[in-house]
Amino acid sequence: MSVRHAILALLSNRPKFGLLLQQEFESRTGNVWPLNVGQVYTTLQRLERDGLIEEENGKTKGVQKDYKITPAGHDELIEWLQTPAELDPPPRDELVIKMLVALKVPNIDVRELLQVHRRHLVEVMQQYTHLKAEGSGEDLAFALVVDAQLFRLEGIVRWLDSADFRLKQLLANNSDNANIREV
Amino acid sequence: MSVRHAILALLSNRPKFGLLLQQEFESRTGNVWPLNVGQVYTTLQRLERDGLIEEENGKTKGVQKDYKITPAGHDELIEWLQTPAELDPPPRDELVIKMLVALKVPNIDVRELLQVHRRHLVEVMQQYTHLKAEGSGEDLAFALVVDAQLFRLEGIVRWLDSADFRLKQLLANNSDNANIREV
DNA sequence: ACAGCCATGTAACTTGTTACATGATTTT
DNA sequence: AAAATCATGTAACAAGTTACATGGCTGT
Repeated sequence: MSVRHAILALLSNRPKFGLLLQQEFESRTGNVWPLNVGQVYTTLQRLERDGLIEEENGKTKGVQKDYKITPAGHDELIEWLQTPAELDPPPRDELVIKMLVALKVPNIDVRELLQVHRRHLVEVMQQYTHLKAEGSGEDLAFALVVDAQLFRLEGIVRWLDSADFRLKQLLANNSDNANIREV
Repeated sequence: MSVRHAILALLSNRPKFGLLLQQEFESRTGNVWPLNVGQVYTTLQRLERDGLIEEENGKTKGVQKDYKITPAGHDELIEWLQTPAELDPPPRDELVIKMLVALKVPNIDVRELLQVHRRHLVEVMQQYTHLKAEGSGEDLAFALVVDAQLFRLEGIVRWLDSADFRLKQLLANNSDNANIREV
């Protein structure tokens, strides 16, 4: 629910209209995550339906339709800001699932698959590192987003390495009795 | 699209029915990510609609309804396995968005907010570390999932630290002219 | 007047998700 | 036969997403 709450946050300042919210969302997040304008409008409708925002019938310029946050919306926002996302069942990790189920897929060399993903991740990390070095040192948002990507990707690469190690050991043990294949 | 493709992967082996797929999904992923049975059935319907699986009218026991993967489904599966998720717009990072928009929310101390999340993350990491130490050393899936969580959480903590550093510097500079508040 | 942007809106769709209903089989 | 469990199915919704339609405003 990132978009929904992000819009709420952008409205907490002062009333705003749809197109402006889209532009602010994108610039606020370093222009890394595009946001379709249509989604802004659907989200605004849903937020209004839920009583978290409401139209402001003030002196709106032209056809712009300003929305302002309600007290309920503010409560919701504060709670979202402080609530960690790592709750009871942790978020599903697609790559982990991919590797775990791949162990059941016939004719798949999971260790090779691991390396395919590792190579790609390292490549993407290099691109981000270049971006970071190139400058844009002014843009705090961009710097923070790139940092987050790099830390995240680094963690994934480390996991792939440790998973590869675990698989290597496991397959070494199982090679004794060659008929054991499924892990 | 983890669930959808995971089910495809579990079917690549041999035909299976819904309830079994649910159990296999959960055990395959170390019993960390629960999967509602209902979702299995809806997903099976959608997969069949898309021609990726089909019913097998074989000797099914009782009311069980086996599905088998089609050639198209197999192609789709192989592509999913090899396609990295870090594509063009990278996946939105909710925590990053949270922090970036929080900078615009009135009366929010973002550095304190950072610490709130950091404390929680460290706590969760300790729980996982305990789980890891306690045993379950037999269960490869569980070990891999816990590893992934730990690497991921560690990356987030590092990011929070670097973000805190960046904010500290920024606020120190801005404190010279005290009227600049919005970042 | 017309081209082009500003701005809103909406229909249609996907995946994920849950709660609930229903029937079949097995166990006691 | 009643209770428990196995197994399927479905209605309803959330959030995200896109492509497209529409109308207002601005500059030439």
